[in-house]
Amino acid sequence: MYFGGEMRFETPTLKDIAKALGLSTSTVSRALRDRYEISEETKKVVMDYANKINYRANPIARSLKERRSYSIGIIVSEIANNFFSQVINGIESIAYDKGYHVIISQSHESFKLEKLNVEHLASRSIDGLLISLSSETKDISYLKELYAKGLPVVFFDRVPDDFETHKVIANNSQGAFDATEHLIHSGKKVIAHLTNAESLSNTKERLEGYKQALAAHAIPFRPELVKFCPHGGMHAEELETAVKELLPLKPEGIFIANDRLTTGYINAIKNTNPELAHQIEIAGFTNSNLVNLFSPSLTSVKQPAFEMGQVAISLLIEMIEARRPVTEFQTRVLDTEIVRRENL
Amino acid sequence: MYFGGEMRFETPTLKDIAKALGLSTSTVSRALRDRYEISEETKKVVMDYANKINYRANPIARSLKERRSYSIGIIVSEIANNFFSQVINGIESIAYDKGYHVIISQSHESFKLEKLNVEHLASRSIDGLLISLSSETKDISYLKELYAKGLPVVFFDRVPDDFETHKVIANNSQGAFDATEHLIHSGKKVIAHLTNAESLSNTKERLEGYKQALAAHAIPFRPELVKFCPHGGMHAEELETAVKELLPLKPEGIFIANDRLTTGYINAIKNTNPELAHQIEIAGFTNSNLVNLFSPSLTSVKQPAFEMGQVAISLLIEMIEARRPVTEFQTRVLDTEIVRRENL
DNA sequence: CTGAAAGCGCTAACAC
DNA sequence: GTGTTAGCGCTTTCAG
Repeated sequence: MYFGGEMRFETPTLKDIAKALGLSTSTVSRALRDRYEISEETKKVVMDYANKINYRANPIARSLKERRSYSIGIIVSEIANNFFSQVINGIESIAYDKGYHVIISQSHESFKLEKLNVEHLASRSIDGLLISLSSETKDISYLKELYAKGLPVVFFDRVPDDFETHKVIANNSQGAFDATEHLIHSGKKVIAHLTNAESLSNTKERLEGYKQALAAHAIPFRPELVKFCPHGGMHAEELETAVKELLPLKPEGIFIANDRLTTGYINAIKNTNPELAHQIEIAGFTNSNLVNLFSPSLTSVKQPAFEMGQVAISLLIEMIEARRPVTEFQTRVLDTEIVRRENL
Repeated sequence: MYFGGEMRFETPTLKDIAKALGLSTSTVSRALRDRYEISEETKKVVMDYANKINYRANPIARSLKERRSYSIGIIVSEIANNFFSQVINGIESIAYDKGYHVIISQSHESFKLEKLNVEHLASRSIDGLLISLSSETKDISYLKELYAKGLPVVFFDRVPDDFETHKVIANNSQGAFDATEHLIHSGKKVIAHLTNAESLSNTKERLEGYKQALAAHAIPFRPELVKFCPHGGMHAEELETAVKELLPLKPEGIFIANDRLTTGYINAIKNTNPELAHQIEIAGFTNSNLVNLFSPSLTSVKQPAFEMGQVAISLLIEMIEARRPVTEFQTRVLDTEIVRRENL
């Protein structure tokens, strides 16, 4: 049944069609792409024959010739994260229609892997890159180089501030404000904040929103209530340490900055201090569609992930297909949505 | 800053190196690949210069020439599913080391999308394909054609029975047996079974395990207690209908066959009959690492997803690199793991 | 040990 | 309208 081994497929080529029809390859090529120079009859003959033998243009050859691949690269920290998989779905929903294919790579929150993957993608002639930075990433010079060489890049979610290009983010400070204020409204005064690596753009924005909410309600900001996890909670220890340091401060509520940390926190507190799990009220960023199954329950801030993906890919395709250098860049900020849940 | 538009990158080529060093491209090519014919000194000169100018071979050109791409395609129903993202991580963990890159595509449980994506990947010269069938897929003739043309294919998780190649699956009947027996051991007699499309291999195997457990404890099998969801729970209605039909039968326990259905069921029951949510004991297949946060809690059967990915990619690479047609095929069955949780 | 030349499948001047 | 030709960047005979 399987005749693999050294043998590879033998797919028909332009030449085969040309030979069979007594035409030149260029005519066939043009006919297949419906160019105006070719007569209707020839087109019909060629198309029909191509269909008959189930001809498919070799995209590799086409890429080599045209110096573009009609594929775009995506880098996220991990696809197992609901936020990112929703973004990817948004990207795909548009990319397909526009004739682009999508290649997904994971950085697993590692700078090294991120760089490796980006460079691999770039060498595979992707036409553009959509990237959310890893929590380890501080040096983006490798991206700047590729960008300077002509690779269109659009950032989303975790964006650098010293890089002039399109960016797509959620309204993080607003989301954080809402979440923190929700805790305040339910009567909490000591509100902790558990968050990602300090260097990330969205960490800063969410911290800002947290501070603003405290300020708006005349609650003094206490830095010791803020705990950063440099690896975004990928390492269990950083989370455990954070929780261990937080508990003695007797927080009444906690605002958590992302998916992985939210679930990680609940896990940690249930394992170490189950009696506290239901006492410390939680509000957190998460795009999990399972939040309402959680116990303890939590108030969640959801990012418009699908739409973020759509906006990002649209901007990227615009850049790719621009006939002249792009000089005006946008930072699109999309609103988050808060779902308030009772503290059960 | 960004000089894109019509301009594309100018990456150094073999020719550039050759010209700069006064060598021929063939010598440079051989030197870079460390061939024995080339003298050590020439190699060194070439390597050093290549490093200096940060030369990267153009994989597109290489693919065109060698008729292979060192990339393998993966098709899963959705990456947002923990099981699949873990499988993908397992695949990547090996693929990278062996010099292969991985292209992920989602079928979203649609046969049409599955076929489209597979054919797209095939036309992009993937060297092999790893696939878990969509719940809609019944006709695999399109895969047989590609396979016959020489595309190595390894199935995992959801496998066809009339296709001779390597397959990697979990011990589904055992997992189902364990889950069902757990419910029996906690005193349940009326045990429902909520599962995926009837045509899928793992649906059949899990149903089998469920039946065996009932039989082993002299509980008669009642077909009306088994509900299939042809779209694997992608459509909310099919799940709601199933639950609605099940409840009048007063199940005391329910064995659920996959991730999406498990979470979907809990959602549905909480929304429609919250008082029942904690009465009907749940045991289900899931690879979510959040199960222990769920309320109601459930006993879970976990598949060795990461390992399944590793085994599958290893078998695939074996096929790809085989110097002669492969004639002996394996079906590897990996054990599941049950985590018993009290019904709270 | 190194070079010249052909060719992978396709597109695009440039002829006619 | 259609054909001829060159060439994208690489690997690989085949000569030397």
